[in-house]
Amino acid sequence: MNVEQIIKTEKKIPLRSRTIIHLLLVNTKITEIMTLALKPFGVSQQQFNVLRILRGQQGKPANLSTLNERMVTKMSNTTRLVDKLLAKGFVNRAVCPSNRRKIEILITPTGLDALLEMDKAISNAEKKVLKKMSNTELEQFNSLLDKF
Amino acid sequence: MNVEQIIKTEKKIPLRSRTIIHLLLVNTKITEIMTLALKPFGVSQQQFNVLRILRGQQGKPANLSTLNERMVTKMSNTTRLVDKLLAKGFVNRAVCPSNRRKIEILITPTGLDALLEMDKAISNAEKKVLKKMSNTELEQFNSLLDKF
DNA sequence: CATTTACATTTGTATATACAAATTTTGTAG
DNA sequence: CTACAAAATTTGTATATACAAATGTAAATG
Repeated sequence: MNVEQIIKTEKKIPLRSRTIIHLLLVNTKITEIMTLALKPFGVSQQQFNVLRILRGQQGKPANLSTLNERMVTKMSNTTRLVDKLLAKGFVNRAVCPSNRRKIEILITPTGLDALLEMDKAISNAEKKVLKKMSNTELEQFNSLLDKF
Repeated sequence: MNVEQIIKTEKKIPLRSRTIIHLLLVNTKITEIMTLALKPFGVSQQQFNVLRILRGQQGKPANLSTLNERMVTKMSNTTRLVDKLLAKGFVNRAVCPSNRRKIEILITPTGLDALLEMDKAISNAEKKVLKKMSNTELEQFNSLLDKF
């Protein structure tokens, strides 16, 4: 990926600005690829993320604030996001009996099955995106990301 | 930035997945900070980006497809984005006399003045975001980003 | 020169996201 | 027990983004 070529500039970009732009460009590319990988399943990245969190609960229901806490990209509207998953039959929703303010959300067997397929697609997409990077480089990259 | 802590998981995340998540988290953080920096000026990151492209034209007008080509994050609706800048008096818009399909967009003196202020705010935000990184690390980071 | 094809922009529509206000339920202080 | 504050979710609204179709203009073709 050549930054200057992509944004079609001949100017020398200051290192800090270039770094930020570079990162945004990479992020855009990754998002595009991931969105494409999930397209056959009709779910967004956020929805996929929520399904994974729910699976991680291992049978234990999660409420909306827990989901929101654990999401990679927080969005203000977990209610409507779960609506979508509910419509697809991937989750169940019920009022928590011990605290009726809370909503318990559980992944369904259908959701789990679909999620397994999505995992494969995402894993392939990840491999594709990171194909030029060695393990050492990945480690190095993660260390640098930690500095943000 | 500790990935596992932020998304509140105890599980070991595979290196590739972790890298992607890490990048998304950093991107979210940067976007938040940049959005905040631009808030006083009432422009979005995309609008700021367009203003910078227009300044780079040095008096030469740009048409919509040029803008779209050079934008860091392409969006399908440059028309409506320019509408916003027009409403703020930051740009002028006119039909190209030699080819009436094209629209010529120019940054106004008001736009240039405002842009100078935005530059300062963005530059500060960049410094803040990258404060833990040395020059060498920035170079190293850019090299790794090139592998995407 | 009429017709088709390509180009540049605009518009429509559906969905996504951000932010604030409203609703429902719970806990607590007097 | 009543009033009040806090918690958890929902709803409303404005704006952003993605994608497809429509519009207007120019160039190419026969």
